[in-house]
Amino acid sequence: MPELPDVENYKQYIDSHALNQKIEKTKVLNTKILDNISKNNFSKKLKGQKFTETKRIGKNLFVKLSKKSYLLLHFGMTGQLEYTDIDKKTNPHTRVCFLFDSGKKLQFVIPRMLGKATVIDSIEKYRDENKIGTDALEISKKDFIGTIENRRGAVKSFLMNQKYLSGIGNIYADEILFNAKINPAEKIDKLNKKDFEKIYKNIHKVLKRSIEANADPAKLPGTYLLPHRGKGEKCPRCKGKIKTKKVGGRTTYFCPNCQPKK
DNA sequence: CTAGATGTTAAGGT
DNA sequence: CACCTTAACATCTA
Repeated sequence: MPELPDVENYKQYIDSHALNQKIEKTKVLNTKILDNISKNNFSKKLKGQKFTETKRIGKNLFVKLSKKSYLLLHFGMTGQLEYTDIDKKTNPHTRVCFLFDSGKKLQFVIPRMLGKATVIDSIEKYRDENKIGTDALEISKKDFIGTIENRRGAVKSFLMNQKYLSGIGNIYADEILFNAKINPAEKIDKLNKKDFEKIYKNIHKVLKRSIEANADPAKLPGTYLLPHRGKGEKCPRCKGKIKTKKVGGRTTYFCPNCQPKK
């Protein structure tokens, strides 16, 4: 479930397991997820290197290699990492596998293939080319408001647009707007400064709390929407019915009573 | 069997 | 011309 909290979780996973081990071999089991790089070139750039540190921007994870380059991982909708013994049977959906000299391996598993891996020289250049906006936890209140007040369309669509603010996807956009008591389909031009401030505050509250919960909705407080994200569930606040609706092409869960339209 | 699923993006519209 | 919306992508599961 890779939105910002999930990717942060994978960052910590690499930090605590996969750093500073020499990569003996990189297996590319499916080239479709390689972005702008050939299988051979990808493997060659990783051979003999170590992961030295990690940096996350939005849903993108940059893993620094011992030389001046980075491995970029994007998890798409279904990506995961699995760090295991080298002998352990490879997951059928593993697309790339890094074999370490420590006897361990790191598998990049993506069942639905929407995700990518590549090696890049500059994070700044990659950000520029791929239009990755400021991380949702890094943006200042001033910049957030300065950006949102000039946008149009549904407020949820804005939150999910990685160009302006990166890291928020379908699920957490719903959670943030539920906490802010704002209707996901509300047009931005109907909102005022107070609303923007409320959204900003709840972006931080929800994302930080979700990182603490290891991006596991079941570990979130019962007052959150995520544990009740299902058909016919009750709103934890007013006990009314949670409704669904398409906003920006994605299924949206919200409480019409707590999040009324203006 | 069909519909929908956490993300991104090309293509078309405003 | 920059922004906004929608459909399509590959595969699995309810």
